[in-house]
Amino acid sequence: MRVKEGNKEKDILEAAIKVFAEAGYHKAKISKIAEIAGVATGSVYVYFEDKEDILLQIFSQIWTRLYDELVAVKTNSNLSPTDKFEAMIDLVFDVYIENPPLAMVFVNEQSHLQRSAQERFTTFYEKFMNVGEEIISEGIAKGVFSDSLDVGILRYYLFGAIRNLIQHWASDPKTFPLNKIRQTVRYLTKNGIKK
Amino acid sequence: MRVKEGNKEKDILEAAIKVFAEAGYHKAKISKIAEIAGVATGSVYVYFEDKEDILLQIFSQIWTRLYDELVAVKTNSNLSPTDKFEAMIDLVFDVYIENPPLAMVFVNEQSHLQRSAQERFTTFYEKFMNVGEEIISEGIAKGVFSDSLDVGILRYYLFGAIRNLIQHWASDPKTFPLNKIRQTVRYLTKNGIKK
Amino acid sequence: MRVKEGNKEKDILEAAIKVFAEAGYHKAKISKIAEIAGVATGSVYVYFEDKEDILLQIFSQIWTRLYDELVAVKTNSNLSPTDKFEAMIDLVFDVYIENPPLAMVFVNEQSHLQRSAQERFTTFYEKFMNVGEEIISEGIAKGVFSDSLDVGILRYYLFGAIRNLIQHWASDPKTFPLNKIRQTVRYLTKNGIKK
Amino acid sequence: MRVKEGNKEKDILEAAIKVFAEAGYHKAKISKIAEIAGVATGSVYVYFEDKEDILLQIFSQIWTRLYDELVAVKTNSNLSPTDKFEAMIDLVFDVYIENPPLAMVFVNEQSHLQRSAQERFTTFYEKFMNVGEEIISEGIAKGVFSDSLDVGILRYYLFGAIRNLIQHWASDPKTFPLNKIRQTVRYLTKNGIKK
DNA sequence: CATGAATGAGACTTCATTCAT
DNA sequence: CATGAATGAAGTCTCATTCAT
Repeated sequence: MRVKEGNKEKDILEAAIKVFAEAGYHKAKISKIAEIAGVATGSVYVYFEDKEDILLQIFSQIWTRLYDELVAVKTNSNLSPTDKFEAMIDLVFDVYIENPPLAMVFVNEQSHLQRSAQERFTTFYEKFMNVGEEIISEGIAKGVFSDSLDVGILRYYLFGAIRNLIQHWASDPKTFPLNKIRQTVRYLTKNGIKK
Repeated sequence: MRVKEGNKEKDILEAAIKVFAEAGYHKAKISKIAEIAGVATGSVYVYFEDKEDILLQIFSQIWTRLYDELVAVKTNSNLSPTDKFEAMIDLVFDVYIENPPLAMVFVNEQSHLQRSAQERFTTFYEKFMNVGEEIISEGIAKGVFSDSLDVGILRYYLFGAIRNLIQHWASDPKTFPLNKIRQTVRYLTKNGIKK
Repeated sequence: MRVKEGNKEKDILEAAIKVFAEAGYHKAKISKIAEIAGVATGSVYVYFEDKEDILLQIFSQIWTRLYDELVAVKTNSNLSPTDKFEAMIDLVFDVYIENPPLAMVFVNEQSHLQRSAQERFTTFYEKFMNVGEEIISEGIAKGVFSDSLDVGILRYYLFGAIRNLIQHWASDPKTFPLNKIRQTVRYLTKNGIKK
Repeated sequence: MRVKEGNKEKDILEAAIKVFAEAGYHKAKISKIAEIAGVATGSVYVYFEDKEDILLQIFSQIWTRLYDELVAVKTNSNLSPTDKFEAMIDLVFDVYIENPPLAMVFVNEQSHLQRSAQERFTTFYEKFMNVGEEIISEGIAKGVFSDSLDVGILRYYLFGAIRNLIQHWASDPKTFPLNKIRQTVRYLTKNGIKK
């Protein structure tokens, strides 16, 4: 049997995701996070600098994973630019299918971090975005994607669209199944709305 | 009796937009809003229920304007579905070109309202969205837009994309000029990324 | 037709009795009193010094009436000491039968005035009490009432008993009819509990 | 961990009695209570829900003590109905002889609690009163007390009389010594005013 | 490392009172 | 006299953070 030693940090992080998702960052109480994590309030400060640091770690975790997987996609020589593009979209969706509360935190609290921890936040955010840009640029270079669009803009366009859809899905999962959303995103992104 | 001089309600609303944009809703202080508006702290409560009510009025104002203008677009029989669609996108951009801090508040604090004042918020949000959906549906019916996409999903897709772009533009207006963003959004939405 | 001129002071006083009775002095709002009185908030300050002054006027009014009537009783040579004593008790009850909300204010807010406006309050309170004491002393002198009791204490005893009963009656008039209460007070005061 | 030193809860309660007695419930400041108790303002909220809860605990404490002692009196088979009745009166006086500020709070702030925390308040108030009623009923059954009086009314009569006397004594202890008051109450209650 | 009692700064909100009209 | 918009002082309560054990 695995002893629960050394997992407190993870426990707190998971509890925080739950509490942030339900209450929002500002209304979330450290004491509630500690309670759910099964530790004392003070213990939270053994593992994290302060409340914001918890949020930062959550985002760091997500982005690191997204980044690693996106790099794997990008460097996979078996995939066409279109395949890579689709894999990129899938990546983002997959993270949230596994953990809907995480999706809530991700989409809702981003702006807080951008304001308060801009530098630390931007670092991993940009790293992911840059790889995405490279994938798209590669497609343009190979003549698969239109060269009349600005990749810098495209990345925010795409990410915002997905973020908003995930937010709606996370708050009301029944109206649109995630697979339907994913298909529509693929279609729209590739073809636009024109017949 | 002491008669309203000027328009204190409007002054407070404008001050609030400024303060919310700079500090974010939660860190914004009522006393600061009052100071900028040039009124006493207590006067804020003559015109607004509480802090949240101020935010709600800001959103209500934006959405009401967007809704009214979108209805005008929709009922304008001189416009083709594509024209209407483009006009809809322009509409959203125009609001923020006029008032960048308003853009910040609009994109950053939406999730707060959705959580705390869901019902009141959803009302005007949905009204706008429904008209947008009708414009798109009209285009599909006329065979201009693809019938293989879900309009319900499309609206969140499109709105999320625009929202995210505006957020980036508002926080860093120099990297991408708003007109370039607008053109890219039009292009992507209509044609997707494929060559 | 009588014009409503010159009655604003009375209107405010009556409204105040209603509001003080329902909400208690501290939670009563001047604006609410003004609203019920049918005047503007500011007009309250035309007729009264401040909030406390309103309460003081209410008490002053009650005590003045009680005092005048008690003096009439005392100086009525047709009445025996026992008659006078009973008339005194009836006096107090009669005020509240006519106006239950007044009873609530009278019994609940007395301690506030004693603390804040001791001097002004004590004046009319003592005036009434002194006449009461004289009636009792007269009964003692005539050998009708026991001479082994302290009249100074008796008056607080009696007044407290009545006050508490009226308070219960005012907050829940159905359990004990006021006449039953009055009879019991007469019986107890005269005979005590012994068989 | 930081362990409770001394008894902060008790310190706060005692400080509150002092402050409530001097300033009255509504003008009492939490910060003042904390200062006197020697704790930080926020610590008050570690031990009590809110300001009203402090008052409620004070009353709860008094009533619980009174109730327990009254039950002991009632079940003491060595005492006659008259003894029990006198012991009941003594009980109430004894509480206040020990702690005059407590008397002030008890008599002055009762009506506030009855309005705001009616249910919780009524519970322990009624418990005491019911035992008192039983003692009196026992005396009636044994033919010692008059059967022509309503015990329900008697209890409010008696309690009101004592309350008012204690209030006067607490605010001005020199005019009537408490023992003199107590004797008069006994006399009046048993014999009434008749010679 | 772990604890959780204790802290105290901070901000929203209330509302009696004022005063320009 | 009458008004009611405007004021601003004041105080409750919250909760992230600390630290003695």
